[in-house]
This record gives sequence, structure tokens and C-alpha cells, in this order.
Amino acid sequence: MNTLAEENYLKSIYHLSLNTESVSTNQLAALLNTKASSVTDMLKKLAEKELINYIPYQGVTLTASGEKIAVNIIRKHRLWEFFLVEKLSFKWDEVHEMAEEMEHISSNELIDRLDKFMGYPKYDPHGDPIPDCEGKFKTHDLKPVSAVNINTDGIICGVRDHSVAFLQYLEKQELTIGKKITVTDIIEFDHSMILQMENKTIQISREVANSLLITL
Amino acid sequence: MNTLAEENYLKSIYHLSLNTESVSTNQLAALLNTKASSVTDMLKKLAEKELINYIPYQGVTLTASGEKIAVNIIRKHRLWEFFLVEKLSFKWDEVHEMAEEMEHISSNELIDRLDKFMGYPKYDPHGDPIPDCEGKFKTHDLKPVSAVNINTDGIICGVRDHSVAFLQYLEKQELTIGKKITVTDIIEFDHSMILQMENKTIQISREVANSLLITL
DNA sequence: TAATAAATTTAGATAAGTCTAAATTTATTA
DNA sequence: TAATAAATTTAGACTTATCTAAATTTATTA
Ligand SMILES: [Mn+2]
Ligand SMILES: [Mn+2]
Ligand SMILES: [Mn+2]
Ligand SMILES: [Mn+2]
Repeated sequence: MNTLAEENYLKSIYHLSLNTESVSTNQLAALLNTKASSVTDMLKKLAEKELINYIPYQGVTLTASGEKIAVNIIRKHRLWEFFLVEKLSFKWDEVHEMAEEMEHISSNELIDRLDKFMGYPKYDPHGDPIPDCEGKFKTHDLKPVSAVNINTDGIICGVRDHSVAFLQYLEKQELTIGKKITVTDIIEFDHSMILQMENKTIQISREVANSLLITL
Repeated sequence: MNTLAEENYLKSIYHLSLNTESVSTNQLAALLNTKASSVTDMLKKLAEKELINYIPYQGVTLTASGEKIAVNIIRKHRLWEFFLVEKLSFKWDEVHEMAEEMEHISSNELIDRLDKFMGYPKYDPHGDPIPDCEGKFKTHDLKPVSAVNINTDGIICGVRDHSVAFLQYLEKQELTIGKKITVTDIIEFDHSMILQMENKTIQISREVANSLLITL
């Protein structure tokens, strides 16, 4: 159907589209660790296949069929991550690279059965929503901890930074999905925050607070 | 490490080596559905990497490191097939193509954990042995049904033909792995055989008898 | 608004893996 | 054993996905 490279481009365009209206060549080059000229070549190919709307110099958006493919790849990625953590006991910081390969296994029947086998999970190990077999999913209303006021509490439901370093840090602090926290104080000087957890109090930096997402 | 194409060549050389001392260019071209000239190019590359012993015009054998890689790919293939049948309820005729893709997922940690998750199975859904994480496995002593005498009985433990058509035929006749059969008669004219099964008697052609493997 | 900088595309090259057609080597057979 | 056939390799081309360097377009700023 589509090559591995094409799938990775579509997925990247999808992710970048969540923040900006139209995605630029340089944004893609940065995310895909490639050069702008390589991106241009691929954009022409994807436009030819009508998977993206491409206006030279003006950036790209996904067409309906391009988006469908992108969401399906993300569904596969997140279901495999769930499988690796829930069934094979990997930690949440270990699964992304493996899922990058597994998301390209082509069979949809396989992924639908995997979904069923795991009981149709709604969120992956990082709190990201898993699209169902129709491509539908709902994001819950998330806020970075850095955006809430003193004495607000919430449940950790996601992260903005998926790096191994960040995930390992959170794990160590027990700041994992599902945990309840209350912001008890904010240090004016550097905006670090004091969090009250079930069994302890910890302090986190502004950077961490920015990348830790909660529901109120 | 190695490309997908390289892995497929190594695996094919391994499989063909089970029947012949040295594997020829044309044998590989036929199995891999490609042209002899393409095979020659790849053989040069694999020889360069010291994964095969290649003498132009004389065929190839695997080196120790080439064989290790081939066995690891086969381990992955068979473990994923087992997973698909045992955990996701696919039929034994449906899993080969999916496993052809999944065998290239690179992580060995992943496959070792999958192995553990499934209880270290010794045989795949077609009766083929699954190498352990060291690459070791034992084939049981198999004979085609066509090679046994009247009134011999045995347990179905494998197949020589992995085609969908053959597997579906066997499934329909309940000639599946683990079933006990007794050869009660052999028709001289066309060498078809009468098999006594637990709850019925059936007749199979010589072709079928040739591809159905039992232990005595 | 003209000059400069930044972003993007084009041109031309490279590597992997494949192909067809031609040349070469090995095997068969008259 | 010389001619013929079969198997294999070589030569040259093509596709996909990359790259660097140069040209072009768009954005910024003096
Ligand atoms: Mn991921
Ligand atoms: Mn994830
Ligand atoms: Mn198989
Ligand atoms: Mn098998």
C-alpha cells in the first residue's frame, strides 16, 4: 500500500498539525531527522497520491484519506505500546522505539484482534488516546501542571515530553498516569511547584510542570 | 544491523540448506520470487559481510554468524505465529504472511519476553520447532505418512507443505497437529491411503500423505 | 521599499535492491 | 570431446529515498 517512509511522513504531518494549521518543510525535516530537500521530494510524492494538500513554499495539510492512514498508524503504535507494557511488562520509557517498528505491520485484522485481546484499551501507557477501529477517539481535557493555581488538584493523565529521560524521572518520583496530585505552593523566583501526593510532598521544576498533564 | 532483504536471503539460504549441501542461485531466485541476477548481487553483499561462503558458479553455504542470524529470524517467525494462533485466535493457515513481517521486528528483548509470556512453546502452529534464545532446538523424528506401512500408527506432528490450500484441507479433515492416525490400507493403483482416526475413517491421496508428517 | 536573511525548491549524485539482455561458465549429450 | 543446453554472472538501467550545493521564493528589517 504505502511505503514505510510514506507512513512516517504522514504520521509526522499529523502530529505537527495538532499545533499548527499548516505544516512546513523545515518542521518535518527536524522531526524526521532529515533534510528539507528530502522532505520536498516526499511531499511531491504524497501530493501526487492525494494524501496531502501541498502548495510549494506554503506547507502541507493532510487530506481526508491521508489523515485516515495517519490515525491508523497511530492506533497501531499505541496499541503495541499498550501490549508491550501490559502483557510483556516493559516500562513506559522502553516501548516507543519498538512501537515505531511495529506500527508498520500491515494487517488491520491483526491490530483489531490485538485490540480485542487487550480489552479495547482507551489510552496508551503515556496517556495518549488510542483510536478505535473506525479511527475515532476522544482526548480528555488536559492541562499542564504549570497552568493551574495553588490548591488545585488533579489526576496525572498524560505527558507532553515522551523522552526516555523525562519518563524515567517521572517514574522515579512516582508521578505516573492515574496518580492524584495537589499543587500546594508555587515558588515565585523560578516557578517551581510543590506538589502534595498521596504519601509525600515533592518539588518539581517549571520544565517538568510544563510537560506533565493533568485533568482537573 | 541487517536490512530486511538481507534477512530474507539468509533465512531462505537456511531453509534450502536443510535439503541440499550447497544452495544455488536459481534455488534462491525461485524461493524469493526474484531473478537470478538479483540473487547474485545480494550474494556478493552477504559474502562481503562474511555471512555466507560464496564461490561464484558453485553456490553458497551459511557461515556460523550467518546461520545464527537466520535461526534468530526463524525463532521470531515461529514465536509470532504461535502468538497469533494461541493469543489472537487466528487459524494456522492465516498466520504465515503476518509473521513474515513480524519476524523483522529487531528487538531480541521483545522476542524473549514474548517467549516467556507464552510459556516457552517448543513448536509453532505447524509443528515446526521454535529455537530458544540461544538458537537451540530439537526436531523430532518425523516421517511422511506416505512412508509408513499398513497398520502403523502415529501422531501428526508437522507438515511439509505450508500453503493455505493444504492447511485448510487438513483442518477440514481434522488432520491437525496432535491427532492420532493409523494407516489401515494403501490403494495400490494410486498409492492413496486409508487412515483410521479417532472418530472416523478417511482416504487421502499420495500427495497429501507425502506432505503430512507423523511421529511413530 | 530595497537589501538581507530565512525557508524552500531544484539540480545532480549516491546507495540499496531490483530488472532485462548479453556474456560467461559449467553441465549434458551426441 | 565438441556442440549444445542450462546455470550463473556481468553490464547497464530503473526506482526509492536519501544527500549536498546552488537557485529561487518568501519574510524580515534597515
Ligand atoms: Mn510512542
Ligand atoms: Mn505513547
Ligand atoms: Mn510461517
Ligand atoms: Mn510455521
